[in-house]
Amino acid sequence: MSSTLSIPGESADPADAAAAPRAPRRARGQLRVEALLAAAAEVFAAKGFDAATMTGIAAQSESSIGSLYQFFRTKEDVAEALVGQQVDALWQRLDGLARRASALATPDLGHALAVCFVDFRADHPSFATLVERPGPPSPLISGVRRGVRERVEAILASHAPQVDRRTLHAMAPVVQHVMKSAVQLRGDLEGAELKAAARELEAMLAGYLVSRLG
Amino acid sequence: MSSTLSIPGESADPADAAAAPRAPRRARGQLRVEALLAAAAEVFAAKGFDAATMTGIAAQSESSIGSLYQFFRTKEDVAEALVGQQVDALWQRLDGLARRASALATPDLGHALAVCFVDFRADHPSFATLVERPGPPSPLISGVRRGVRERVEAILASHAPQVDRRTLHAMAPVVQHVMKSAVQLRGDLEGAELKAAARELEAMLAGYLVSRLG
Amino acid sequence: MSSTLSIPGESADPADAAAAPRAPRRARGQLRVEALLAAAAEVFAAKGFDAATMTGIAAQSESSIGSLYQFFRTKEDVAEALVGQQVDALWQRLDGLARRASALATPDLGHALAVCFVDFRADHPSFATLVERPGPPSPLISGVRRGVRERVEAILASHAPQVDRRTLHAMAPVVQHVMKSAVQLRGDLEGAELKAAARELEAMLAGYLVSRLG
Amino acid sequence: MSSTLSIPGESADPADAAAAPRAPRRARGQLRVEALLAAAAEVFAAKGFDAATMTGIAAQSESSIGSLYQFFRTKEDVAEALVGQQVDALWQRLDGLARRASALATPDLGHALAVCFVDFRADHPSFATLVERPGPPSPLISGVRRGVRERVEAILASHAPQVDRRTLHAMAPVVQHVMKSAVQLRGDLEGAELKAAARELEAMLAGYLVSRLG
DNA sequence: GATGAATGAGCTTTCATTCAT
DNA sequence: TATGAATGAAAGCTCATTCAT
Repeated sequence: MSSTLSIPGESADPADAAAAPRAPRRARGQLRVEALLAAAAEVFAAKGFDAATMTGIAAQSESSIGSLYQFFRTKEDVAEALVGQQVDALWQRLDGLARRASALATPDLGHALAVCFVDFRADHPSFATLVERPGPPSPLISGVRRGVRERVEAILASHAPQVDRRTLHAMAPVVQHVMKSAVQLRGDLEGAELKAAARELEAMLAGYLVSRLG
Repeated sequence: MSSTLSIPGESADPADAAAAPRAPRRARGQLRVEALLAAAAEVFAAKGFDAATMTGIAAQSESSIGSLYQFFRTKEDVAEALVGQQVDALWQRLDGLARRASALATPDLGHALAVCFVDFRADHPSFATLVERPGPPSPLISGVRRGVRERVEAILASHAPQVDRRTLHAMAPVVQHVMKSAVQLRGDLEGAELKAAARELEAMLAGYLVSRLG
Repeated sequence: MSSTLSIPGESADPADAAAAPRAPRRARGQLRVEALLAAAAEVFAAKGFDAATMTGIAAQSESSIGSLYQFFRTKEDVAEALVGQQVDALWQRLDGLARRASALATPDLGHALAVCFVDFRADHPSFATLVERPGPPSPLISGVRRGVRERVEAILASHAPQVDRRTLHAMAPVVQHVMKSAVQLRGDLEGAELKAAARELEAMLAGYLVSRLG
Repeated sequence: MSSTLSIPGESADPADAAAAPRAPRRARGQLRVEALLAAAAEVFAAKGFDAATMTGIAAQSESSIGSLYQFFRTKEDVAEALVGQQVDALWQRLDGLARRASALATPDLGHALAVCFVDFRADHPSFATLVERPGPPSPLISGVRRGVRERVEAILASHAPQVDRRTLHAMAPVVQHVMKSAVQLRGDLEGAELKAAARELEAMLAGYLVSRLG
């Protein structure tokens, strides 16, 4: 999601950029941004958006506060850039699943969906914090929520092309929320209880998908 | 509700204990506490816990900041008192449903559950914000989450006493999260889309309950 | 030092007061004031003037903040009343010593002085806190410091009437500070070290007094 | 005096450690810290620790409140840094006196000691306020008090190496308090009275030292 | 470009004092 | 009279953001 970052001098032609004398500087900047976003992800995940501080993010990435502001104009910007980056990864996973969806049995589709979301949130614990943060959602956040719905709908459509699109459109948000539940169960329960509940959740989803998608 | 206001234990030093606010002893104080909590509910719902300010809460209730601190030691305390008050109301609704559960057809139970939660959250929009706020949950919050699970399990048990308790125990958190989803749908969608999605969600729940509770 | 308290209706004739219907009320007020001042003494001694709170003083005496302000107009007033009360006690002890001074051997006078001050400060630990508090001293405080000097001088004069008054006048503040040192040693040292140092201090004082008073 | 500024240990979470102010790394910061401590010394001396305000200290040094907190975490910290700085100066003076002590006649030692303390306190009027402030002493404060005793003892030992060390150990706190008295006389008296009393105090000390150190 | 320093509005909280019942 | 409630100025402190080197 480099497009969400304001790094000037981004060249369209990589060969061009490599030859330019400013290439090393640009490369260093890229690394800095990566490190800063990684640090931001950790801090946001640990404390939430409001309690996270710009100073803390800079410290976590062993940079100075000045460096942080060199790349991001506000704390909002940091969060948006981070979500943008994570969303790219999520789209990849969901699009990958969409391609495999037609080859799966319906109950397995439910399992695959759950795995997909649970793994993603495990890899990006700050994602939920940022996307579900209180207050009116930014356009990016609204877009993410809509994008998830659309992609879930696309997965369903790929798996069951014969089903009425209107039905799939209504199903998508339900499936989306079941995915969220699958993730959140992991925060509420543990051990055997978690295992049992997760099995129930998948059973519920599988039953639902079978009843609707045949 | 006075039980939700911190009544300090006997401190070693009465001069220190004096700093701790006490439950109101006069009618005026009762009214003030009611007003403060109502104001806090509005502000928390609108901005979330972190972005809410004590000054804002006091202003919303047309009290002085000093009055707010007369009855609540910290912002934390305000949130806990508010959650405590709301939880009492939630327990009443759930216990009421438990009493009616045996008389309902299984699909109607799903509907009744959804209505119960959706109505409650509509009446108390700050509840979700406070209960799901980031950071490690306080004992009260953990207790609330556990309490919901237990009461959902009790409702299921009342409705289907013949079912293995272990099964109900695994089902409860799943149903709990479906309830949460029912609420959250209202934040994501609107109009016809919301209606269709809600119907799907209830269908999923009804199918699940029927399959498990017979 | 009841004269420093603003208790209206103070009658000059006790018989008269006893006969009056308001006697019980007055008696209750007296008790209240005693209790409040005792509480204030504890709190001031424990935390110092600034860190002590009116609420804390009221709580310590199991009264309400309103009661406290019924008898004292400000926190300053409480401190002044307390010092006034304690100073009365100090004057009694010093005047008593002045009467015995002529009968004592000079080294014993030093010991008696030290005992007098150490005992007094042990009985009234808030006295030092209030009298030595930073900032410009109030007239009362200045008066106390002067009064101690005068009384020490009077003790010396009673013990050694033949000595030039000018000399005694110069000695008094020195003796006064040795007394203060005797008290403060108890805060710095303990056990055998304290004992040894206290013996040295008395030796120094005795030597000094003998050299000056013969 | 960077040693007096808190250098935080490696915290588990760098994002949290970031909140801790660091010693200045730039010349500008050094100057600012000097100015802040000088301002703090003035304000503490004038009002005492409790009544001094961080806002007042910042204003006195013509800095913003933010700059003050850039270098000091709390008001406590400011006081400790200031005392640390002053104590370094005191140690220098006392160690210098220790080196000269063997060359002085015993009565002159008393005078030199008095001059040393009186001058130091005149140069650093906030020192007494901070070191003798009510409440339980911090480790630094306790260390200062102990350090003074030890250095006084060292001075005595340097002057009179033949005297039993145990005796010197008992004398040190007494001499320490006489020094304090020498300083405090200046707050109680003035003009001719002060002069006379100071002469008496030195006489007492000289007599004491001669009697003990021969 | 990188970094530490500077800024100040605004936050939570305290407390002496006054009111009202 | 006795007491809890009310008030608000002011304190300590934080932190997003901007500056200057």
